[in-house]
Amino acid sequence: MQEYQEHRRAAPAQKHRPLIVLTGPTAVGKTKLSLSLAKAVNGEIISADSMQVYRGMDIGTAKIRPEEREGVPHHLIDILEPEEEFNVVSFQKLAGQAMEDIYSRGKIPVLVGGTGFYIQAVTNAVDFTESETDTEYRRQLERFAAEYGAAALHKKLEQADPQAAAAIHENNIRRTIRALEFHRQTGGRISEHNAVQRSHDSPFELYYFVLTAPRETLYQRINQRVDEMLAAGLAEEVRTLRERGCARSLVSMQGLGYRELYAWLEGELPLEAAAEQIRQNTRHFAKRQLTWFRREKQVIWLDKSEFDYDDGKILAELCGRLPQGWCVS
RNA sequence: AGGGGUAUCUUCCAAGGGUAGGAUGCCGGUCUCCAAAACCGUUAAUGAGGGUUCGAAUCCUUCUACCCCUG
Repeated sequence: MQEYQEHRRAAPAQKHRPLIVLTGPTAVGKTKLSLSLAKAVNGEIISADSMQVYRGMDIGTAKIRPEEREGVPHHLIDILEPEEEFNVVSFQKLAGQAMEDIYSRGKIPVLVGGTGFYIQAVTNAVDFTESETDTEYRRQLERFAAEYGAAALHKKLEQADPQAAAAIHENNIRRTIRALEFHRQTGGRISEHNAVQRSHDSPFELYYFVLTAPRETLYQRINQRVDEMLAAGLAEEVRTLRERGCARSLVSMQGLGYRELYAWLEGELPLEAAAEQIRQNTRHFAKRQLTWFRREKQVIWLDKSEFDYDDGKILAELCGRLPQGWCVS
């Protein structure tokens, strides 16, 4: 094992193309820092954000406006209508294309965003297998679960893939369905597939930075940002989407802020209650993000409190961590 | 000042004198095709002091805090 790692390290690094990731919990300040980082390495930004891909969802996703981009090219923002589906596989494909594009210009891609799963799909080049999603089969299983219960559905998985069944809680219908779908499409077991995928290393010369801050600070920033979003007209943004016909069940309408205000527009709760839910759900989300990043290997944590919350100091640290020559300015 | 009422996890609500329980929050975790999603777990309380009783959140009593009514 030791030898193997030594060997890998000694292997020619030029085969691995450079990739920088800048992520962290929501509202920690990624966007602002990403601009100076991208400029420092003469890179281009690829948004790793499951919601910023949607046009017309600007306020609630804290999207950077074109005039704020300071000339840094941004990819994968505003590429879909809110009615369209989006998922990791699509993201992986599009991000891959954007990266080729950026490499062809001799520049470094900087993945910036808070969707850990999407980042992982790129940094680890996860193979999601060729097969397309089988919507029909998924619906069928959903109906089955609704009728006979989650436990009955889970029983099916025990037959097909006992390992996966052991790993997936029976209440987690969504993942149970995915495992069953995988089995039906490939005849194999997703548990084995995942184990293989987990084992391989990143094909990139990867620098994976996680920006963070003490929990209290983070929560304060979240609460404050939600208020700012509301003041900036988030409710109107959601109303517009709803009135143009966006259904509640859309993936885009599951976004933080959108879901809660949609419920408010439906008259299900008062505005202040919706606002409080947005704050709380966002705090929960930040916590889940941190849990995700803790699991990821080879991440470099940067706690803002250790740099006096000074982006200049943090940038200096970032450049210090990168190989010589990456930071050009 | 007098009269009445209420005190149980962060909060809300349970527990006919017999193992203090649930929801929520907090915290932690899972995750390889909806991931801003979906799901799981842990923790935590009888306001304080006396008394009755084999045994008290529960009955009695004093104190404290809060609420209501009267002046």
